[in-house]
Formats: sequence, structure tokens, C-alpha cells
Amino acid sequence: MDTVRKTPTIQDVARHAKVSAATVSRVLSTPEKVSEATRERVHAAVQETGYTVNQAARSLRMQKAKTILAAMPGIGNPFYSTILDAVVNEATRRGYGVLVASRLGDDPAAWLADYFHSNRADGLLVFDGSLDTRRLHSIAGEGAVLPLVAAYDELPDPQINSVITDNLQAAERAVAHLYDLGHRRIGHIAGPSRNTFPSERLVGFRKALFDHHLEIRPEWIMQGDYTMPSGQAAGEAFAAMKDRPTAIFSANDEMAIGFISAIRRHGLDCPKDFSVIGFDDIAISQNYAPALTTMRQPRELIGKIATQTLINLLEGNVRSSSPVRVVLSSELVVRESTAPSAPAIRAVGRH
Amino acid sequence: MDTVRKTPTIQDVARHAKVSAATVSRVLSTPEKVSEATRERVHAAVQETGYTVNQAARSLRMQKAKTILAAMPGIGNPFYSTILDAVVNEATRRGYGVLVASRLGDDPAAWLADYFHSNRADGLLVFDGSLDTRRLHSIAGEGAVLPLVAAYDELPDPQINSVITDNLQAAERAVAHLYDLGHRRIGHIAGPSRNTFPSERLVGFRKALFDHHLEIRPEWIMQGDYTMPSGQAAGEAFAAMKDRPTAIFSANDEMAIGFISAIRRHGLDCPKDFSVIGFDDIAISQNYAPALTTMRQPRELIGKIATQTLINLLEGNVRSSSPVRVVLSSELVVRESTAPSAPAIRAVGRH
DNA sequence: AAGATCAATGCAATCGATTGCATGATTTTC
DNA sequence: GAAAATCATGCAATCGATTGCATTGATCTT
Repeated sequence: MDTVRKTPTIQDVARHAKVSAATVSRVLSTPEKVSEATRERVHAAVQETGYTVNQAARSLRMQKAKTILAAMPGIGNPFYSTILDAVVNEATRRGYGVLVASRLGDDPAAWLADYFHSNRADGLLVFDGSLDTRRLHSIAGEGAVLPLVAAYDELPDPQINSVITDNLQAAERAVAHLYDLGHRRIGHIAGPSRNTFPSERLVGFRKALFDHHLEIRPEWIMQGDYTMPSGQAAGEAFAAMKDRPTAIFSANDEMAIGFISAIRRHGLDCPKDFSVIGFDDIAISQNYAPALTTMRQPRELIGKIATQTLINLLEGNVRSSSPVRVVLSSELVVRESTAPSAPAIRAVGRH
Repeated sequence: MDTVRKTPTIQDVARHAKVSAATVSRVLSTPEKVSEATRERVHAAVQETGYTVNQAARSLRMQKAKTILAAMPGIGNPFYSTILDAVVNEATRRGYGVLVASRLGDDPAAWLADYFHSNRADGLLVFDGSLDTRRLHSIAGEGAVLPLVAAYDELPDPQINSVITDNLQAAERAVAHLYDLGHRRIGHIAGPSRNTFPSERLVGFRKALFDHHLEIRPEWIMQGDYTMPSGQAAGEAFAAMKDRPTAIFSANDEMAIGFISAIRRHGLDCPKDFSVIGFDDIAISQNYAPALTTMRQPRELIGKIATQTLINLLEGNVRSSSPVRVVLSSELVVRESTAPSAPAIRAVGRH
């Protein structure tokens, strides 16, 4: 047994195979340029020594890190962590490492751009809608273009590559589901708006009500911020109403769950007294009581496709100069939290 | 405006400040070795050029990547993603990057060890209990010691550094809580056992029952695997019992939630008909209906301390040769899913 | 005042992998 | 059969930062 064995370098392999380091390198990256015989000797030597390429050296020489950076608003959020999972899987499959950045300091854009200047990452996946991508680009350098793919809800700067879901249509689909169940008095728990623009799901909600000739009552549109407590707050507001909607479309599942549990404390039951449809289909939704009807976002797909897009970009497989835009569609998942509206049932009973 | 400006190197800074690259390097790492005047010139030049050290070059020269690797069983799991969040924050604060690895391929240990051979990461945080740390060590190299800190529940190999929680005592505390509420018929939903060893929480459960002179009924110990569906399965088993316990201690919150929602379908109510206490205090627990009583694990702390421990190790701040072991304690959080047992209430009523 | 000491800085080697160019060997072509 | 084309391989420069050693000039010692 050797005493102090350091990790083998390409030189060690070369020595074992009795060739030059250059040849070893070629065997590993462009095997067709090397004769069969030497190729085998080198492979054997690689086995013997247990050689692995030193990424630091390769990065330095090649000016690329084979690593992508994922910027998330909060990894703790189950919605994003599922996406991250998909990102890691896909990146690993393609031979890339995944660095995770959390928002830190007062200039996150500068902080992220630093990863590129310092040659730690080649590309960036942005899942954080609050990040200023324009600023990011400008910091990244005048000459160079920072390869980045954004994947978050509100449609960002149309100039950048993005993977998003069809929020508008999905919101309409959600309302249509409630309508089909006989609901005519429908409220909404909205997500936070970005830069004075109303969120797409709210817009879709409005459009759907309009299309179905339903009244849009401002007091039935409650403002939330995608967290459970804000859903609970909406629930309290709902409970305090004299004249309540019979169904609620929540802009995400967490608020829907907060809403339902707050309301339950007031002796109201979902779906008996009111229906709720959420958005996202997070893990808990199917096991919540009542199991939540929701618009499922293909989170794994978002992560996977965003990663593929970025890596294709990095490897120059994409020649088009216009930004890549992928829109994925959400899927209605009907569970227990939505039911025919009480009046509709009564109507049936009277018949 | 320059046309094609590449990212500046230390040479560029040197030229600007009219010193050698060596001096620039010294200003950045050992400022006290440089005279006040030059120091200022160099700092100015750094500002002007917008220089950032090239990590690839530094890694190559220093033989360290300033990056740690986090191995998670599944990032999608909300329990782990909270930990990861803390890891990223702490690592960033200390100037380290965080690479995330998912389990891939048929030899995860080899896969992870590769990150070290290839000089991509300096240390490893293991949150995945199913990883064979012995094998990892042996692969990592005969001579070198792979710096690693494990943070997962079942006490691993006592030789390795670890950050864990006091599962045994916490389990006893959970049972004590049920006992104090008057419950005498207590069941358990167990997590999967590792290598034929029963899980610590199960051991703690048994010990607590024994200490309280309660009967341990094997049919009241249901086997789960930490997932919601397995909790639901336990719920079905519970519903089918002729003679049921009045309280359940679940080895984690997800199973507890699955359990409660399954049982609710059978017309039984928590906490009226039975009490449930969980373990972990994941985000959903406080908003579930009923809000879940649980043993809270300090997840942020686990992530933070594990990271600190690892980085201290890497930077040689730890001189002790014996492994570092940190045990954090869990905290009982009483909410709505546990209530005085029905017999106890009746007894009070009769009085 | 001459040698010793010290502080500040530069020189050049080094980390490990990649690749353009040169070289020598072999095969093809007319 | 000689020139040309083709192939396999090695040489050496390169990527950017760090650091031991050498050099220079200034200050100190006796």
C-alpha cells in the first residue's frame, strides 16, 4: 500500500501509458485522433491510476467551468425545491455541476455577476422574479453576453430566454371549472403584483369572469403574497364578509390551504360551504384535507427544460439570435376542495 | 466605450497600478506585507478595472476550490430544502460556494468522491443517510482524509463528524406529552429502519412506554417510510383495527398528516377521536387542519452548524483529532392535533 | 562608516490540462 | 519510385494566481 498517494494527474497517466500528456488528453476528448493501440494503453493507465481530470485546471485553460448557477428566491420554498431537484438531475446528466446562490447582500445582481467574472459558473438560471435581469446583464459586461434563462411566473423582459407557464389560460381554466360546477359568485386571492403590473393570474381571473358575464366585485379580490399566513388573513377577511362568494380561486396552493384552515375555525366547511381551487399542485395539496383541486404546474419540466435550454445555449447548439421562449401548460387536477355550488344543488333538489 | 473587453486579470490590475502581479496578489491576500502607498494604488486599480479573482486559477494553484458539496436524498423534500437554505446562507457568508449533488447512477459514493478528485469541492455535507460513508472514505483516497460532516438522523459511524438531533429524548418527550394528556393507549408510525437497526425514534417510543408502564402492542406500531402515502396507509390500518389506540406518535410530520387525512375519510376526527403528534415541524404543520402538535427540529440550525463545522475543518481551525459531534435538541410544539384523551375527559365529567 | 538587518517589491516557477504547430512515419498517387 | 498526402504523436506555450527566493534601497548597530 502506498503511503501518501496524491490524486493522479494527467502526467501520471502519461507516464503509465508511456505517451505524452497531450496524447492522454486527446484520448479523453477526441479519441478518433489517436490510434487504437495507444487508446487502449491510455485507457488502461487511466483505470490503473484512477485518474480524474482536474476541473480547476481544465476550467482555467478552457475558460469555462462546466457549472451553472441557480438563483432562487428561497430554497426552503417547496415549489422551488422541486424545480431545483430537476435542475440538478438534468445538469448532472449533462456533465454540469450546479451551484446554488441565495439572495445575499444589498446588490444581488452584482453578487451573481461575480460568479461569472470569477469563472465559477458559465450560465445562470434565474428562478427569482425579483432579480433585476437588466442590471444583471449590464454588470455582466459590456462585451460579453451573460448566458441566462429565467423561469418564473410573471413574464419578464421579453429579451431574455425564458421558460414559463401559461398563467393566463390556466387562470381562465380554473375559473371555468368553478363556473361549470355552478358557481356564479367567485372570489380571488391574488399574488403580489410586480412593478405595478397586476399578476397574470389575476388578469386571467378577471378575463374569465368577464367572459362568463359574471360580476367582478373588488371586495372579493383579496391581496396575498403567496404565503400561508396571507391565505389565512384572506380567510379571516372572507369570514367577516356579510355577502360571500361561493367559490375562491387562489393564486397558489399555499394561500389556498391557509385560507381553508382559517375559515374552518369559523365553522365553515370546504367544500360544503364554499369551493376553493389553488394553483401549483405542491406536494401537500393532494394529502390536505380536503384534497385540493388545483392547476398543476409542471415543475419538474420547468426545471428540466430551463436547464436544457441553458446548456444548449452554453454549448452553442442554439444559433438563433432571438431569445428562446418556452411556454408550458398547466393541468387542471380535480380533487375534493371544489364541489357543485350550494344553490346549484338546491336547484337540483327542487326540480 | 471599449469594443471587446474581456474580464480583467491580475496582470491588468498590475499594469494599471504599475506594480508586478505578485504585489497585487499580496495586497489582496496579505496586505500587511505591502506599503501603504502601493496598497492604495492597487486598490484604486482594482476599482478601475473591476477586477475579480479568477477562481479557476486560484483553485488550481491553491489546490482548493472554496466550494462545498451538499448531498441530499431529495431536494424536493421540504425538510431538506430548509436545511439547504441555511447551508447556502452560511457558506456564502464564509466565502464558499455550494454545489448540490443529487443521487445519480449506481455508485453514488464514487460519484461524490469524484468531486474531490476533480478538485471541484473541498468538503462534503451529507444529509443523505443512505450513503455509505465508509465506502466514501475509502474511495476518497488512502492517504487523504475527505473532510465531511454528516447531518441526518440515525446516528452514523461514530468515527465521522456529525450534527444530529436528540431523537431518543425527543421521542420520549413526545410520548410524555401524550401521557400527560391522559392517553394510555399509544401507537406509533415508525420510519424505515436502517441496516436492521430500529430507528431511534422507535427506540425512544418503546423506552417511554416502558418507563410509563404502558403496554407495548406490536400491532399498534405501524411501519412507514417517511412519506405521506405511507402515513395514509397507516391510517387505513388504524381504521381497520377493532381495538384502537387513542393517540399516535408519528416519526415525522408528513406521515402524521397522511395519517390524519386518511382517517378523516373514515369519519374519525383528530383531535376529538384520537390525538396525533408528529416530528420535524415542517412548514405545513402549523397551517394544517388541525394544526399539528410536533417535535420541532431546528433545521436551520442543523444546516448552519453543519456548514460551520465543515468550513472550520477545512480551514484547519479544528485541531482535535477526534470527530466533532454536535447534538441539537428538539422542542415540543403543542398545537391542535393533541387533546386530552376521551376517557380522561369523561373522568373529569363524572367527578 | 562599514556591515548587518529589514522592509518592499520583482522574478520566475508552479498548479494541471489543452491545443497549434512541428516532426517523423506511413500510405497514396501518378 | 519519388513527391505528396495522411496519420499519430510530441513539444511547448498558454490559461491566471500564488509564493519562495532574490534584489534593492533604506535604516540600524556599534
